[in-house]
Amino acid sequence: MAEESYDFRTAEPHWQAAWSAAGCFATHDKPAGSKPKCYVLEMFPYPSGKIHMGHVRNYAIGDVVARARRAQGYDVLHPMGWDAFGLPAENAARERGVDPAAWTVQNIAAMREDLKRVGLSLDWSREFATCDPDYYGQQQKIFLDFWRAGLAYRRESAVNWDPVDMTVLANEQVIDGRGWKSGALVEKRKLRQWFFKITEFADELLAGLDTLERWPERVRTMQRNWIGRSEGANVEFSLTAPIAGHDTVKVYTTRPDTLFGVSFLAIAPDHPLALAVAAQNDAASAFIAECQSSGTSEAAIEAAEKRGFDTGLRVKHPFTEATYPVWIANFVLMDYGTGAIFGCPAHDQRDLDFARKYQLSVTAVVAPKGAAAPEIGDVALTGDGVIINSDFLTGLDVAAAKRLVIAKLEQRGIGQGVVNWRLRDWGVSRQRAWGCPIPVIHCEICGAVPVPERDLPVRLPEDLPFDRPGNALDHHPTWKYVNCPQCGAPAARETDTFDTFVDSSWYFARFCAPRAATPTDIAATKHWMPVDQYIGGIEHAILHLLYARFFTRALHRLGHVGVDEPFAGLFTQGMVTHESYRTEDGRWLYPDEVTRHPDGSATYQGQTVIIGPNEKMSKSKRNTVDPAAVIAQFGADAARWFTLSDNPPERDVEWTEAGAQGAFRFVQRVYRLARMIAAEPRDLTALDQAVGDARALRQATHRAIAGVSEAIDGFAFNVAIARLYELANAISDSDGQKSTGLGAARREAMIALIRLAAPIIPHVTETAHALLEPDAGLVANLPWLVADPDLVRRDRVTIGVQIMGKLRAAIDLPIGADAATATQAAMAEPKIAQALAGATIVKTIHVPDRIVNFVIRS
RNA sequence: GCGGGCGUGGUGGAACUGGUAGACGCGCCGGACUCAAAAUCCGGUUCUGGUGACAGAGUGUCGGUUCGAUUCCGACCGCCCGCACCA
Repeated sequence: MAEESYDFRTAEPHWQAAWSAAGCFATHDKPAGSKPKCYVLEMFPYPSGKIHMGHVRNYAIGDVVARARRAQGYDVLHPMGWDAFGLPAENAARERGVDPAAWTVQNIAAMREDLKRVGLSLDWSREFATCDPDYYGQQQKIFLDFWRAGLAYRRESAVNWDPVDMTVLANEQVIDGRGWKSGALVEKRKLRQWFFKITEFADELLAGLDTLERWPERVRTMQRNWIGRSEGANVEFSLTAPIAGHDTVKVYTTRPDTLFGVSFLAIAPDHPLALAVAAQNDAASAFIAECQSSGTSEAAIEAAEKRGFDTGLRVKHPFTEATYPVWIANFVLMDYGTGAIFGCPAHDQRDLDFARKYQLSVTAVVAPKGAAAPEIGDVALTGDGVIINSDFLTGLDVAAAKRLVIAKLEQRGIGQGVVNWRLRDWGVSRQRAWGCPIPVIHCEICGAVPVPERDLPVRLPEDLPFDRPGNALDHHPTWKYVNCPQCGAPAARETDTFDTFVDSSWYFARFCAPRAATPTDIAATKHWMPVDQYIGGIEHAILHLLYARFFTRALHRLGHVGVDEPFAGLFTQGMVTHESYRTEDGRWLYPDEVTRHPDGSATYQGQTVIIGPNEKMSKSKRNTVDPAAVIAQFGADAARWFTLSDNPPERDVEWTEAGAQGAFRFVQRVYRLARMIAAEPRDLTALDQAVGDARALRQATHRAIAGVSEAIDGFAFNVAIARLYELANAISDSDGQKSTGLGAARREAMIALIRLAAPIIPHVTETAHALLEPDAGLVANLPWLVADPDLVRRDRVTIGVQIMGKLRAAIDLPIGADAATATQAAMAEPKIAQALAGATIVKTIHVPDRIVNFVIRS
């Protein structure tokens, strides 16, 4: 009957309007009242134009946390905004001639509508986009502060250059070393670019990880490895014959103890010495040019075949008379250490591979403890051991040898112990038009001059010319031509814009006071920061999170915020995946174009469809499911319920139609149960008078309260949902039971189900609650339920009985039964008694409330 | 290549700090209601053998520690994420 079913199509907009009218989720910049604060933030989205299932999942997770914290008595800040600069808008402008600003604004409007239909507990009054001049103008102020403080500087750095399109490519636009559009081999080209001095904070960023107790351990490990603190030594090798003013080569090594195992030196292709060699050697020059064509990404360089070029130069060993060749190698990076290494093939796998390839000598200088000098085959010996064949180091262990060799090098003035970092300064210049302009004016007389604050923001022009490749901002006919603010001479604006990671490195601080006339309102950030719970994809484990941590420390130093760490708690969720489908001729198909058959096969208009594996939803493979369509069909509650119910949120989830239907059925069931109970005559029995089945139901209710609360606190939403199903099943099972107080217990259980489920399915629970408690107001404003420990506690437990670790029986015991009681009960079991007869009990293991195990000998 | 993670029934997954593996959902099978279907409700569902209240096997593979391992250790296989220009 239609009147009995829950109509989400009218209920969802109704409750969304009711929350908005009641101002449930609005917050203040400053402390209001005595509630503790809680800042819940999900990574803000790029406005692609449509929300996808990953967004629904991300924001559903955050919304459960935000709603639960609100109910638990916190003043919750839960804002939303847009990471609105970036390449897609520029690509759209080039491909379709649209204005990137208009395109972005349109996308934001569409996504905002989609998001609002999800029913999130957001404070929309704080919304902003990073492409708002108000926001990026404040960002320009921050940059000028950084510059003044010595945290921003300019130097040369390589970019991927597409020689056909005459444009700089992002790493993702380089495919197998070629430009994605032109197909031309990509070159490395040096440009003068802006950098942020993140390395100045390297030790702080490393040490700070230890304080982030509510971060996943794996993210902290990844950041630790990324920062990559290493202790080693710089060692100077003198050239046997100077070249172009160079008479030494300085190498960095983490294994100075293996100095006597050296077999060659290797330098980066862009090392000054390599360039000096190339100037007089065409073959060297050609080799370097080849190395330049690999693209700048580390993955590309590392995956490439290790290759080298013998320069013919030789260096002398610092402690012996021996000399060694100097090679140029494509795997040595100029930016790490000194851009030069010494190769010790016996104890470094990459050096060994290189030595075998080019038939270089291999000398073992470390022997495993208690073993003779090792034979080196194709596997390097990288473990600890005792130094051999190494003059004054012979006989020492690795650590002692490191200390001694460093001391000797320092004594002779040809080396020193150094701490080195893998972390490099952050290059923030991008040759893109759709980004935040870097507020600098280049004057021939004064050099790089900051744009005066009164002239901020430096706005993007509204008529960017995308009719040719390259940086549209640079091509604009008038924008860059200005006079120098210092001397008044004709000058030109910087036409590079900021990396979009800059935009997302401080937006969380801006949310605390989004309309402030300064980048942040220090009082507001002191109140709200740090973010108590940050939620986003694991793909941001390193870069975004590290940049944001750096920014926060820098902003703290400059007085813009009051904390060092931006995110006290971090949760990283998995992706939403779906099967992909393609026709036999290789065309990708959308899921709703495909007809699935009971035997598992699929067809499209009668043709056979090839079913691909579960993969991250992506437009190119068309394996996307449009949340707007799902919400239209099943409602926002069902969509939220399903994305959280199926598996742990940190893992990938596969979207299935069946799962969505299951979620829809549960939403309907909550409503049906509420109607049923609302229709029952009111049972006025006091709850503590409930006995028998009624008391059992009350126990189920309070165990659900405890279980759901614990699961939500631990981000185990799938477990919370399993507990809610159990409670719903308990309510159904109590139908027709008769004990005293049952009616009251059923009502209590139903209200608990509603209020515990409310953070996940906020709309239907409002409707259901209004049926039962019409005068109680919005569930969104009610406090969280607290379990009665007397009802949660169990008084009996069933434990296993094992013989030799194999389960043979189960016994029922009072909670906390002692060893004697448990053992006696176990031995009374016929099967156990039988097994023990004629055997000697060697040992009895009793773990209270868990297990009894007999170790026997027969 | 380097760094990080994941792997449990037909399926998504649960299992407290090493203690009865498979909670809960989906699917499937059977039943009730219905003229019928949908919806809903009830029961069953790890595998193998057996009529059975029984026996054996079982958490990617191989091995180890332990009275006892999904959980801890080692090697391997497969999949996923990241790589700002790794010593």
